[in-house]
Parts: sequence; structure tokens; C-alpha cells
Amino acid sequence: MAGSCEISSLFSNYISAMYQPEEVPPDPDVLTHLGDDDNLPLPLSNLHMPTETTGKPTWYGEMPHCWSKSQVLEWISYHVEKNKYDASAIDFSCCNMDGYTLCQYTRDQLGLIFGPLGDELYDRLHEITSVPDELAWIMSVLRNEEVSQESLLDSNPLDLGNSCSQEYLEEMKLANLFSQPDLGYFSGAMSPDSSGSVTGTMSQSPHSQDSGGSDLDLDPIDMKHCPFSDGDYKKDLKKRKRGRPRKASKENRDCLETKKSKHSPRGIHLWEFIRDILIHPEMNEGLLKWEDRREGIFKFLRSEAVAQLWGQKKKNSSMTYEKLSRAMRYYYKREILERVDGRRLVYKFGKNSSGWKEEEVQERS
DNA sequence: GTCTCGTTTCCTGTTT
DNA sequence: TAAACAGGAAACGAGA
Repeated sequence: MAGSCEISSLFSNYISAMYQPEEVPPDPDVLTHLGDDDNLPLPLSNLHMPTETTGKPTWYGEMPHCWSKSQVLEWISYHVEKNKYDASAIDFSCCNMDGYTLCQYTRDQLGLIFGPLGDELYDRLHEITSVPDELAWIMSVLRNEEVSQESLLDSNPLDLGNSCSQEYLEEMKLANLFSQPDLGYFSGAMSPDSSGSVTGTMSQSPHSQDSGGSDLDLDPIDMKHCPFSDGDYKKDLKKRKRGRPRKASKENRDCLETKKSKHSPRGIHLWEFIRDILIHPEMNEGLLKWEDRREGIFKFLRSEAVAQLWGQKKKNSSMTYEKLSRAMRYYYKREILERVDGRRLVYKFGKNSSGWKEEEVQERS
């Protein structure tokens, strides 16, 4: 449990460091009458207050397992107020617990402590803690990389694989692949299910012309393990042909096969990935936002960051918003998405998409 | 082996 | 002028 706590903490810190959301959750109103209780470990007047710097409650964005006692109280206070619940019916001496303890309680136990509010608290708690696969995966990315919080905060916001980056950076330098300008930034994240196998590659700027100048479209990292890699990779910067370059021949691919699992399932579709981020706002700080939930209209707030996450998901560190958006545009034809004219970074779910409507989300949970 | 699907990559041109 | 959008073309890997 300590592990998951650390991960979720990492996640929230990572998100906080990475994004500065345009929107904040509704500020919990000031709770004026929670009743007097000498057993309270902290003055209630402070519990529900948003943090000074962010304007958000302190529990927001953190996994419940990691909440401190004060955050637990703050969260309970928030729901007391939200549900207009009579706080005098609550034995606040039982609230002196941290998030981990809170998460251990069953519905019945919460019902005993909080009465009718217990059900509500239980549901809300499990809403937060039931992390969808895709977001759990995002966390696992961080876990696999064993990213320190310090390095997260120090890192380039889009450098998702910073712990690996330095190592690979050194390797890349050795391979003389960084001697050319404009090769873009570096991202060496390990794939979540690679069991430590290296899939780190060099990211390229969206418009770099050298991303596929050769017919052998190999990852530089992988290339250095191949006997035919001589460091002259991308020497030839001649204008490339249209379309995606051919991948390596089978012979050359065998060289790469040691790096990648032979059978990786296709997994979820891009639009589902986007949808899942959207329908879990507690995990989506500043990536995407609903413009009109009823209509299914949403907007990319951090387009490149979403692209990076998608790239990580697909073990493709060179994913960019430009490429992601091309895939999004293919959905127009299939009516999974609809055009929203005149608005940048704005898309709308079409009639062939599903699972994003509030009713559907509620049904699934 | 072939085909389809869902992308991915790159490109040129247009719009904001 | 840059960023985003649009869509053609070609390629890829996975699965049927």
C-alpha cells in the first residue's frame, strides 16, 4: 500500500508540476457550524479552506490513501457541507484518521460513524480511488521509472521519462547522435509493461525533417545495438518521400525484437483514451476539459502533453499533437468525432462514440 | 498469405 | 509568423 501511496503522490505532484489548470474545482464553502468537539485534532475553521496558493482544497488531486488527518477532515467537512448534513450527528472523535485508515473502512463502518452520510462518503471515496486502467497505467509509468519527486519538479514538464533520460542521453552522446542541432528533446521513458526493457527513444520536434530520412526508421537507441549502426544515422538529410517510411527489414527487425514484446495487444483506441481522461476530472488536471459536456464538446488544454501520454501508451515516444490530431481527424469520417468549426483544439464526440455521456458514466460505475 | 482496421508518419496547403 | 487544421499518401502491426 505504501507503494501505491507513493505512486499516487508522485502522480499528483507530477501533474501539479506539469500542469497549471485553467480551472479549479469548486471551492468548498466555509463551514460555519460543525459543532464543538474537543477531540478534534485540528481547528475546523481551517479544514475545508482551499490552500492559499492554489485555491483548491488540499485533498484535491491527491489519492485518498495519502491524505493526512487534516485532509481527511477537510474532505469530510466538504461533504458535510455539500450534502447539508447535520454535523452534530457525527462523532468527530472518530474522524481522527489518515487517508489510509479511511480507505480501509467498509460502507457499513462508515455508516456507523457518519450515519446517512456514510454511504455518500463511501461512494465518493471509491469514485476517486477506482482509477481507470488508462490512468492506472499513467501511474505505472511513473512507478516503473522510479521517478523522484524532486526530479519531477525539476524536469521539463513534458519530459516524461526523465529518470531514464540522463542515462540514455549519455548513451546517445556516445553514439554521436546528439551532435546535430534541432533533433528535439529527449524522452527515454520505459514502457509500463516492458519489465525493464528499453524502449526509450529520441523524440523529435513535430516538424523536424530528419525524423525519417532513412528507410530504416529505427529508434536511435535500438540502432546502436545493431551491427549496421555506425553513428552516421540521419547523415542524409535529403528531402524525404511522402508517406511513412518503410520500417526495417525483417533481418533488422530481429535486432529490435529483443527490445519489444512479440505480441502486444492493440489496446484501446485513441478516442477511448481521450474519453477516459475526460470522464475522470479528478485525475485530469489541465490536460483536457469539457466545453459542453452534454454535447460532448471538449478541448485540449495541453495538447502536446496528451500526445506524449498517448505516445507513452503506445510505446512511441515521438508522438506529437500533430500526429495525434491526424488520427483524430480520421474519426470524422467514421463519425466517432464531429468537426467543431472555427475553434482550435476543440473536438466533439460523434454519434458513433460512447461512454462519455454522464448517464453512461454513471451506469458504468 | 491476404485483407482489414486503426493508427502513424510525413507532406503540402490553408486558416486562425 | 507560428500554430493548428485539413486531408492525401503510404506504411505499419495486429488480428481475422
